Amino acid sequence: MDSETRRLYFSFFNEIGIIAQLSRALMEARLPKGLILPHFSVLNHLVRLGDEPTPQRLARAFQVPNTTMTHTLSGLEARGYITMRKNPKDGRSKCVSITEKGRRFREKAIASLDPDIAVLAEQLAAKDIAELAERLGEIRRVLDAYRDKKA
Amino acid sequence: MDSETRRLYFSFFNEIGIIAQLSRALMEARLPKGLILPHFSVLNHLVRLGDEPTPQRLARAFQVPNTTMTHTLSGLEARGYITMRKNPKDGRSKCVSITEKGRRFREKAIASLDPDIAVLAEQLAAKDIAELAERLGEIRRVLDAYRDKKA
DNA sequence: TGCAATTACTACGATATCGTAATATATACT
DNA sequence: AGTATATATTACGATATCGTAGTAATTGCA
Repeated sequence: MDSETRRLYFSFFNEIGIIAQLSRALMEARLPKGLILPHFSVLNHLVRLGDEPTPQRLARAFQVPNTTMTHTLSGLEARGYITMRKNPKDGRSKCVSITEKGRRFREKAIASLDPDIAVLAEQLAAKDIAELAERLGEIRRVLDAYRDKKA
Repeated sequence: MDSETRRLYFSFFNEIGIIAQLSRALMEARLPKGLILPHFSVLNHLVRLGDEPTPQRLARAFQVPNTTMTHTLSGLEARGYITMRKNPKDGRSKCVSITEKGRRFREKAIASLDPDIAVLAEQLAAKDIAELAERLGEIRRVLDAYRDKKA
């Protein structure tokens, strides 16, 4: 492996990491105290999914250990944004569902980001972002497949 | 703000976040127990910088609170990968420098990633990665400027 | 059916991350 | 010089993340 190749892939993932951190900070600055990105992300996932996944499925979707997801869910449940019931199909697991309160919270959180998006949209053309999102999606799928292969 | 615009920027940052998480996991799987990505990142930064920055400068470079950087540096110092001395120019601060042991560790860590990079390189053309890294760099700079403006 | 292996969840302990505040030094202004 | 303000670091406490292991239920197979 030549050092130029290393440098190239390194710098790519480095940029990814920095952008992830900056955008996360932007998001969390808009969330109420005590709630962080994973809380919001789970609510967002539940709405887009329109289903009642198990904690396990959520943990896999977000690439975090089960214990981390348990912790995140307990925070959401304590605030009344989700409810959990026993899985009628499998006594070992649970079903997670978003509440009305949770939906309202998500709507508000998304709307609160509008000022940030508006400013960024002035400098980052929607067309470019769309194309990048598409290409990043392909890379994400390659990484996902690679992870599964190793698991 | 129309919902399509929201959805677009959301999905972009979502892809970024997922890739960051997957690539971080790949990296940490190669690091020895007790060391995580921030440890490596600081060493890498020190080598590329070729300088002796203060903890403060490092915290800013990585977008983490000073307290987090203090903690990370203490881990690196305990392992003998960095040393810290009083800043001769400013009695309030310190100078962080990488040790020979730290350099060797970084070299080894980078080399240990070669198998992963090799596999990914088969599916992610270097040319595409280079172009994406370039465009992500521009976006990172926009986000950076936006953060500074708000601070 | 009975038992071994697997799977889902979570309690627990260790480390990471972060906010608040204390301490020490530096800078600015009079 | 003297004082107020600002900055750099870090101790401390709270929450997040993660690995290990325990418990309960399911699955697979004899």
